[in-house]
Amino acid sequence: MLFALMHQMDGRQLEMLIRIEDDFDLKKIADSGQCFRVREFDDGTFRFVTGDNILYIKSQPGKSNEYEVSCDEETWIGIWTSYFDFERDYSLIRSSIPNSDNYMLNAAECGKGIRILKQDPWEMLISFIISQRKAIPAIKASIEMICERFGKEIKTEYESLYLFPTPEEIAKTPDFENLLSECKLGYRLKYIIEAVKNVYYKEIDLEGLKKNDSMTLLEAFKGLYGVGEKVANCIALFAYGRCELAPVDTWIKKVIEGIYDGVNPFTKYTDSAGIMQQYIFYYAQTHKQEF
DNA sequence: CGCCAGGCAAAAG
DNA sequence: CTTTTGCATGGC
Repeated sequence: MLFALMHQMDGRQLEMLIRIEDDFDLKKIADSGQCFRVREFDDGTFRFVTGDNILYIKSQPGKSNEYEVSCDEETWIGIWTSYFDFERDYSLIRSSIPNSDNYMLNAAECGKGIRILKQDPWEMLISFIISQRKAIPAIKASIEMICERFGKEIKTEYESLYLFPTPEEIAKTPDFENLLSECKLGYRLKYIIEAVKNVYYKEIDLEGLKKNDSMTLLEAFKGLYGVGEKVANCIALFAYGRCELAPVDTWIKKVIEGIYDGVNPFTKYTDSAGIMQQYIFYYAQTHKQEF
């Protein structure tokens, strides 16, 4: 067990205390480039959303592996354990990196605490179509504009926020193409409109694909307009938990060429290639001056 | 002004 | 089949 439930707290919105035994760093996860709607509050509380589930989570001062969370035990076990990938032992995975791969060892030490989030497939499809040739702050801005225009508004004790809209919520909005065109999507607008229709009219079954092998999964997404090799890999990794896949983007390309002499280092990390990829992506993001 | 950002489809070779 | 080109927008 990589986490332990502790006592219920009485009469507060953060109602449960938990201990997390494995690698877990909220700030690094939020900055890891896989999620675009995590919010950090001034007091160090982080907010995550998936579907219509909202979690507020805060590290306990002085006790680095204890966290206050806003959900009950059932929701933690049913939703967030899977979301944060707590069935996987990241500490063990890091220890599997051989001494011969010094760059990977450094990247993993730097990115220690990152986890591969199991996010909503529909949200990942739209988010990573938007991501192509866009800076991360601009990706976040576009996604937020979509949520504001089509998503359900939720008021919590902390804030008011919009959920990521379902395909139905977008497709059933009269003249939804025009509202989407306000979201700074640029040339990706036509890809997003097609993706809404593809999912709404069930030309692709995002739930059903969970039972398919990764190759079939990739091919299904690459068949969509605006989804190529890289975006398909991101969806498979960040929505379907396919950790054997390592998306190759411009940053990873630079590392493969500059550090690994053109040889992809991820393929030898059979079942954890995607985790290694995230360590290196995070390492590159936080050491931009070295490129 | 130029250059690039978690790439891709379409055109050209 | 492989390589090149155009693409919206914003930040630096």
